Amino acid sequence: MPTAVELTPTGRVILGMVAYGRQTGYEIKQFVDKTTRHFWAASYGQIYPELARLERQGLLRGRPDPAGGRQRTVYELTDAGLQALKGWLASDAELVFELRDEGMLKLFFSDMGSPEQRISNIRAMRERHERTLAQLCALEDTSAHMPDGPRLTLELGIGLHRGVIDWCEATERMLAQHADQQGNAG
Amino acid sequence: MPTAVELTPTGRVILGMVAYGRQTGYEIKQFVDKTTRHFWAASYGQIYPELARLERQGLLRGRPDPAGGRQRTVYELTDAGLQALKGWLASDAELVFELRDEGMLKLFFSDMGSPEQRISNIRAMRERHERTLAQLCALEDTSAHMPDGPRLTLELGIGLHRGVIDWCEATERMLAQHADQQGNAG
DNA sequence: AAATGCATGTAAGACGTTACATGATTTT
DNA sequence: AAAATCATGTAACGTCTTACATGCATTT
Repeated sequence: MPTAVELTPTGRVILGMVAYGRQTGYEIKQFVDKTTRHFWAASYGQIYPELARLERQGLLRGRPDPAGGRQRTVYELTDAGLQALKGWLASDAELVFELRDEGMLKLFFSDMGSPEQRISNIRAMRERHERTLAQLCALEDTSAHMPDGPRLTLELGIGLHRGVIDWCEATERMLAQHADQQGNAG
Repeated sequence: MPTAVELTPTGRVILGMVAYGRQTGYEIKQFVDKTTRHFWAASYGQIYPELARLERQGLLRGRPDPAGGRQRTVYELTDAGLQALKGWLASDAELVFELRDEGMLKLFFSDMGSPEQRISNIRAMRERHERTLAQLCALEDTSAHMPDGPRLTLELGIGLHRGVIDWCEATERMLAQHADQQGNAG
């Protein structure tokens, strides 16, 4: 049994996307932006070099397939590529989980600002998550055509952002009330 | 009115931490790991060079203050540094929000694996979030001594991870039941 | 004719982690 | 005596974003 192939972070999403039928770098990018972007993004600057590398590794096979006079390379998984994908899905290595939330950081340091600023920061966080939620909900309408995996991540994403929005609403109310009491007392 | 100072991502957390009374790179790192790490991490490899840069920018003032024979540099905010921090807190620029969740990515592609793998992946996600939640809850016991900002982010973090855990539990149950029905029918 | 979409790619730079190196002090 | 903690720092590497460049096809 050969040593398991180590996939780079971007390699994982690309291999999966090819397995899900995306054939070109362009298609992969479109689909990533539509579906996984909220929890796993990828840019052209990563995708194209990584496609080439995965081909050199023997995990993908690329074939020129111009549409009209337009250059185009379609990719498919090799046997090794399918194995690598399944190996990653089956592995129990520690899962990457990284969150970087500037709204939370501002909230953390909000004691250095005014109470009004704290509230408006929470409002900005809420509006941000509301925009994301709207995008996810728009996607939900078409989720009947999606496989179970994508449907489940969409559900989880919606629940996640909804949870933050609820917390923001409740906290905005609480802080506003607190401010009222201060105001009335003074 | 001078142009607002542009803070690097790590610069923001450092300035805030110094404003909150952390005086050395070492102290900043300890406190980041204890408090903001779940939504904003920082490593020594970032902190020390950034401290030097912030000093060159005139936002921090460093002063050697050896404890015994042990080298030590304590930092404090300059007026410009306090202004830069407050400027950032007051700005309404788009908030950085980045999530990178390998568990969700695996779930997304879980149609390439078995139903059992999907369930065990969700279990792994849940266990991961349970570990984080435990750390946050341990912190909660001492939150009485914390300012409002840190207390609020702690609450939000707890709610966030609890939400994901709940979703995982419910989905694990649903998928297990689904598997049972398939099993009984066959 | 212009704008949008399809399609590929690179270069520069920003950002971050890991691993390593050093050495004093305090605790066990 | 050993281990843990305090304390600072760098070098190498991995990763990612942004901006740019190119050019054909389709839609307006």
